[in-house]
Amino acid sequence: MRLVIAKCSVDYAGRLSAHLPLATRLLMLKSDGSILVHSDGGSYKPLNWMSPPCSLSESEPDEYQTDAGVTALWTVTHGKTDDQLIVSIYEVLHDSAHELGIDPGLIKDGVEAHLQKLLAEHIHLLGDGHTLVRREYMTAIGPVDILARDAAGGSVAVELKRRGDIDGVEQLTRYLELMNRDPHLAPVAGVFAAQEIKPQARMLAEDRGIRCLLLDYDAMRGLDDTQSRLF
Amino acid sequence: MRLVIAKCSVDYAGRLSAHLPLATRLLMLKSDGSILVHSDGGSYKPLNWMSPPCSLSESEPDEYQTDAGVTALWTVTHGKTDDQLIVSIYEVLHDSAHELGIDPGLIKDGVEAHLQKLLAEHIHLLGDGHTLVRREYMTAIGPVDILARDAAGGSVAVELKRRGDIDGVEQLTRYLELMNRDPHLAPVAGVFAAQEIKPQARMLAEDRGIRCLLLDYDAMRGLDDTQSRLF
DNA sequence: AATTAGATCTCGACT
DNA sequence: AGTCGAGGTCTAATT
Repeated sequence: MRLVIAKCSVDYAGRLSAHLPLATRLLMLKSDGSILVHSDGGSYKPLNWMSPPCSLSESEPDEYQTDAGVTALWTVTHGKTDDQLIVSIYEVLHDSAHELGIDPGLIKDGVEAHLQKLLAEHIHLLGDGHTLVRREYMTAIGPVDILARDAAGGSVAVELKRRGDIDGVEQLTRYLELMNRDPHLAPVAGVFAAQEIKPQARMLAEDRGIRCLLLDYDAMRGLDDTQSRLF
Repeated sequence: MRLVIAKCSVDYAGRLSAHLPLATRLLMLKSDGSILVHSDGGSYKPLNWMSPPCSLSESEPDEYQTDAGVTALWTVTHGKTDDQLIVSIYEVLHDSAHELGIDPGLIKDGVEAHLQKLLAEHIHLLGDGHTLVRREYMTAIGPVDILARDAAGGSVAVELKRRGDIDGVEQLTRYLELMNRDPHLAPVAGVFAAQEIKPQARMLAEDRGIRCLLLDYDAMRGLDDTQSRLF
């Protein structure tokens, strides 16, 4: 990655035409040939950019441009579309190159896994008097997300989804059919819990006597201690 | 703006939890307190970031972190939400600060203006034998985008929009009513031209005898010479 | 100020 | 490979 701080103007011609007047900016040149033009503010979106695949070529300014103070021209052309980004360099204030290597990439904690952990820790969200039996309760056809007992001692099987869709209801239905054949567990009530439940899924669930539970992820995170999840 | 190349790991806790394993990355610290974490690839979106308003504070790593090789901790907290971004610095490979000043900002050429220019230059898109009378043809109630003549010599008034909506049709209707009272122009045919025409607008236009013309912006740009618009 | 719709969207998941 | 949906979206225009 090459970092250049320069007084420059930028012209882009692609799906739209855009122009950046002369100012001091950061030019970030990534090793795949792409370029980002950043100012010292705004959010993460650059003022202008060219996405890979693309290639950069440097050329001499013509006489008119030289007279205007341009010392170099960078032309970045996109590989597939014929989009062009032209950076007119007036003065380079900083120029450094760095070897970064490929990035291992972002690890997003699965929201479903997190929801399961939070709901298990705050099992009362299922209703007063509920107690946790265990997470990932194993059955012959796969693990049930959460198995609990209600105040009366009856079994409760919970299927957790970030977005509650038809197939989540079908999945829970299969578990319930199986578990209700087990005399140690039966009768087993079903709870379909999700951050968002599609109307069709809610219809199907309620038609089958499965309770729907909307989870407020933000509120549940609030129950948790923020710091504890950082390290 | 401060640019730091460092071996670091990053933890974010906000609407989601995310973690970046130890690697060498660019940390861009903007003067408004915001921070972007970039790798040497991908497109313009950073691996991780914190948007303004936010503030950065540096702290000492604890004993366990020191043993793991952490030399500094940067904690960036958002002003309104309680989102947190924690950068664990292991080794700083580059560190430089630069004064950029405020940016004059991007100038986007209006698409409608561009469409008007392109359609005027390629007036045959209205139909064979059409000739341009003029752009921004002035009437008592405002300028008509394009006035042309068809092969038979009849007047054609064109209303241009990026997205064709009901009110665009209403606008053109008012022009047509007025212009058709002018014996030098009448009869005046109407053309409603847009990149995208809403079904309701199309219905209304056709009901009033106004022809709808879908414009392919990309194709029209292709008719133009790309280079000519850059300088 | 709040809402809405578009984006040179980007990014991942699924078909 | 294309398509679809969501985003820590961001951004500008409109109500």
